[in-house]
Amino acid sequence: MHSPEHNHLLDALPAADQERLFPHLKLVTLPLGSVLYESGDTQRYIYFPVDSIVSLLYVLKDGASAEIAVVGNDGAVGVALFMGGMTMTNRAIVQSAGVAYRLTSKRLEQEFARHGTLLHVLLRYTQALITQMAQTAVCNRHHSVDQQLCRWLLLALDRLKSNKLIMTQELIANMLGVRREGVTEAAGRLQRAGVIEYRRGKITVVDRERLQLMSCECYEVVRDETRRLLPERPRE
Amino acid sequence: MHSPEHNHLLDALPAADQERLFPHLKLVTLPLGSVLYESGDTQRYIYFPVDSIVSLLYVLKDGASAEIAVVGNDGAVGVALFMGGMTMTNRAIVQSAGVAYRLTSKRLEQEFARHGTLLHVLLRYTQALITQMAQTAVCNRHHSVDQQLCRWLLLALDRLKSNKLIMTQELIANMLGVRREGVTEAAGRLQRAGVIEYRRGKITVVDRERLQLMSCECYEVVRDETRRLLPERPRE
DNA sequence: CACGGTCCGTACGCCGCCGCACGGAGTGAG
DNA sequence: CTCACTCCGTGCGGCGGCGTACGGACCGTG
Repeated sequence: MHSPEHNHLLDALPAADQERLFPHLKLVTLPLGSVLYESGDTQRYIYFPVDSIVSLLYVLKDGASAEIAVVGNDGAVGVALFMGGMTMTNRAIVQSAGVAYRLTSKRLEQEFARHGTLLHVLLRYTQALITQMAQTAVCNRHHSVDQQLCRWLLLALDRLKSNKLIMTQELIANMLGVRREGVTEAAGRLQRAGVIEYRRGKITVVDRERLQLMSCECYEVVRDETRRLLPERPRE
Repeated sequence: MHSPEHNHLLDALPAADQERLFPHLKLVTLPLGSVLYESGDTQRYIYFPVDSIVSLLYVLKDGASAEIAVVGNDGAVGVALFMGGMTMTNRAIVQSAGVAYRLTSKRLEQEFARHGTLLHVLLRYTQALITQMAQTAVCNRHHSVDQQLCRWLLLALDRLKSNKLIMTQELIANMLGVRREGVTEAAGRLQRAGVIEYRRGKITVVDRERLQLMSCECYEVVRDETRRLLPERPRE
């Protein structure tokens, strides 16, 4: 059914590392909306999503929020564990339900101390994460809600098997850090343009190519840089 | 005159590491506006600023830009070298002239392979950098130009000895990713409020406390998190 | 001292997004 | 089937920041 190799980072490890590490991975289900860690929490696990998607969400004191990165089977949640900080100033919340493999911080530490491939893979992934955050920052500054909605849909789509996602406009608004009505209008335009269809929390992308054309450059930059840093192993 | 220990990261190393490393550091002067690396460039050095300040600037295809992080004697420029990516998607530009110590990528690699304190210090600093980028992203989304100008001035001030900075409103606008006129108006308000004084590219902060009050929470969050991750060694 | 260039002040129209409010449509539970 | 609730559509006033334009003030240089 599920296998650790469905996560790209775990898949990138040499066989010897996999044999040593995989027995310690625990498969957990991540229900929609569950919080993997809160700002300032000491994190206990690192998560390697398989078919789930996790948002790194920053919540301001007044309750306003903005997504700073999104993690799927291309990455891992909990980089603070090996960076040395143990906590982060953001929240990790499940955006799309699914499963993930998790590793205890202790076991991760041991594996890290070996200075093997896992370290290098995780560091490269962290750089990809940095790229995504930087791009989010500049995108928040310069691009319209319409463009950002396209970008966001593409990011989600790449991390799912299907072209359907379960997500209300209200939640998307929280992620993008804009009003719900703004998302309604942007999504309405996309629907009228025949790019997506949606209905009460279910969005279907029907014309991915045009979605990409209507998006800002930010999506492609992040995607290309992630591929550069972590090329997918060709599946035999 | 200058010493590597004026950079907090280098200062945090144990004596043995310093003795091994410091002979390989080269003191270089960084003139205002010089570019340490460009987006996509293979970086040759890692820089440890002493009294200079370097901006990590993202430049969009259409020329619009936004600062994603600022580095002074609290950090290092060129984290991609040890993250494994070798290049980044942004530009590193000198925002305040001064000097820095630099290390060749090769020497850094050798030092990194020892898995000593430098590795841990740089990883912790990278996490602080991530925090700063995340905060920048959410700040770009939710806070006014006035607040962001305050935050930006405080970030610069913390990395300088004096309360004066050489910086035109035009350049600040590039950093914040807003119009020059927007900065003019925000700075005018600050001047009328008696918080700063400025005149043709020279800004003097006269009431730092009030500047902090008028800033958004983003400044303090980043400052506190950086202190948590990299506490300054008490100078004997 | 005059001149050219940089830097800053101000003004105007415009647009995108915000905040608020309300209503309708779809959905699930009883 | 009905009711309560969630989710989405729409409208309106307001504002903050954008683009543009112009002019004045302050230098540094010759």
